[in-house]
Amino acid sequence: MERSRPTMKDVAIAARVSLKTVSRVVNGEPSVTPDTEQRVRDAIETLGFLRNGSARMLRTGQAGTVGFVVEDIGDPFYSALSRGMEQVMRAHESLLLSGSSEADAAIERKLALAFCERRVDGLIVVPTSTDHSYLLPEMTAGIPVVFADRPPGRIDADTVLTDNVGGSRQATAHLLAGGHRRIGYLGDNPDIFTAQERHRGYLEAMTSAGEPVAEPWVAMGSTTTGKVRADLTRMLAGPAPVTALICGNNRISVLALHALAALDIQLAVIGFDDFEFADLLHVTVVAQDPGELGRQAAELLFQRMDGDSAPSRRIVIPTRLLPRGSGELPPSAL
Amino acid sequence: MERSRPTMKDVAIAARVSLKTVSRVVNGEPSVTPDTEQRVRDAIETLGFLRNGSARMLRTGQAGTVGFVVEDIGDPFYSALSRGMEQVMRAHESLLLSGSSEADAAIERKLALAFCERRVDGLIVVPTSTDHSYLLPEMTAGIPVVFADRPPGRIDADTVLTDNVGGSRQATAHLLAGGHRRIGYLGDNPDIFTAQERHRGYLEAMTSAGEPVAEPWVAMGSTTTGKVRADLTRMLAGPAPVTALICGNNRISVLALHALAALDIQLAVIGFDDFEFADLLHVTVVAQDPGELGRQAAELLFQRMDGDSAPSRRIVIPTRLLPRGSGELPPSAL
DNA sequence: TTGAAAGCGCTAACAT
DNA sequence: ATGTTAGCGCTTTCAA
Repeated sequence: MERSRPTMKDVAIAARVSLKTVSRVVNGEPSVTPDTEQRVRDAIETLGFLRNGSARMLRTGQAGTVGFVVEDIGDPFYSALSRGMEQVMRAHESLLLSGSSEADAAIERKLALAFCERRVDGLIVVPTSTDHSYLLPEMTAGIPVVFADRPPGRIDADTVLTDNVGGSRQATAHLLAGGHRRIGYLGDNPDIFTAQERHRGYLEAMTSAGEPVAEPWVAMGSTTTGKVRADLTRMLAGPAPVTALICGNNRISVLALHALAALDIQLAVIGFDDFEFADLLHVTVVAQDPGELGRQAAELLFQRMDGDSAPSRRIVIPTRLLPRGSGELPPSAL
Repeated sequence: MERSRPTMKDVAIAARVSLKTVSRVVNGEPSVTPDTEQRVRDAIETLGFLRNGSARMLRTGQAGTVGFVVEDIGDPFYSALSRGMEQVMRAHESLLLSGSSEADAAIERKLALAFCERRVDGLIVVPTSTDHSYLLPEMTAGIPVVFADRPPGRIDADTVLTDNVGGSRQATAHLLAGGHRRIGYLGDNPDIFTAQERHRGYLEAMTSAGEPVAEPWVAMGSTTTGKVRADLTRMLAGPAPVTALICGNNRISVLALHALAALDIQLAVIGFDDFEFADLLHVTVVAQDPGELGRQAAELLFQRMDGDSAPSRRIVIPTRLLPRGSGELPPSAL
């Protein structure tokens, strides 16, 4: 049943023209008589011809494809980022080759190199690995690389980041302005870049407001139900219990909200990262803009692909505080 | 700065062997002396050689790539589906070329054909268009196509679907078993396949239980805040107000929950589709398994790519009812 | 075990 | 306006 695919040559024979004329029609080059053009188009239609992209690419060196390596494309944050990229790519008639690294440095590397082997025109990476020197030969060979959400390791390259420090500072300042002084911080694993930055923003805001931070108020690596519950208990025990809480990412926000509900405790809460239904739950958050992260990364990439060879750039996307109730509870209400 | 990329020929010269020997090493073919192999590997390392995938593909006809056309990769449901596919693809050493159609039939077509032009080994499509005859030449030429989540239009092809009718029937039966008789249904736009199916499941369950369905209880196209609110008001007005509600998808569930909260009305509620934090909100849902949908679609595709040419198959993935409270409210409590 | 030659399907450069 | 030739970088086939 499986007819072998017609090539330009087959079309040329069917239309009684030369191969090059078919190529002209397919590529919309001028200087083809309407009459011949029609003959060629008919032949294309009849045979069901579709140009072979690999052959074309081998000749032109242009893939019309961008590679995207991310931790998990199923994560809403990254799929929103991916969507932002796609908007820009569509405008540039480029397609997306994507793969999830599953937070495994070896997979990240494998994917990135597989994309380079396919000669993508550019690469956008949400890094998991801390050493990207493996990309140096590719970058030298002319494949531009932009890092998104986290900075690269051991190489210098374009990077687009969320203002993690600023967002966290903003959340802390908001709670301080609301009259809170004993503010707890529940962070992600401290070897994650964004976790460090957000933690730092909290500390900076407290310090610059002249507020002390007691040791039991801060817990990093609160990524399980048990750990969150224990950390909260510790924050609330003793003579100086916290009256407010900042959660370092949306997974932690959910765990903390669950735990607070289970323990029947009221606290002012601000989460870093917006999440679906946070509005329904009246949770105040510092929202990132993953779509914008993706758009900016893609824009920058296309600039590089267009030959911009200025020194590497770092773009920082601001966050927005969305007050919804949970972050506006006064300390007196608790 | 931009050195042109080394080819196998360059490597061959540097290692003082023939081009074919380099090819053998790169492809792990046997019958190469350890000594020569080492020389070649050294040259590859030194030059930073990376095989050109297009050239390879042009020769072999194997892309090692699968195309994926979806409505919106940023939608959590589809990104979960995509992740399921990816698991299978990783096992088969294949990469994913993906694109969002934005529910536009023209974009869907353009993306699918762009993938075919790149000679993907197979195609997975979440259809938006209702006419997929444009894929016939490609399928004839040997590119297997599997449709996911919705069936294709005007062609016969492999399809993997959720049991929409069954899930909806299950939700209705659950409410009936809980003592409800006046059950409302808030559905999506009726020209969407899944919306029709779910609506049908509801009607079937009511009918087979011998329960009448009053006209104001059913509303399709409830996709905006205003429409949902109006539909709910209508369901609750009159002599026979509903005591329970089924929401046709998770977007509608959220709108309905918002509206019910705003109107300060209590109803038993079951949503079709699980959503993040539905557990936190105690919302009973009929959960689909998008990951499984993706895995099955990919498995089926790989079978076809491996030469399976049996008649086209239709796989139906069952749903699961997750009782969390909102669907277990007895009518007497309202 | 290794190499030489041909050619995959297309486009670029150069005729006509 | 159309055609001819060469060659992109690799794998396949065949020979040494």
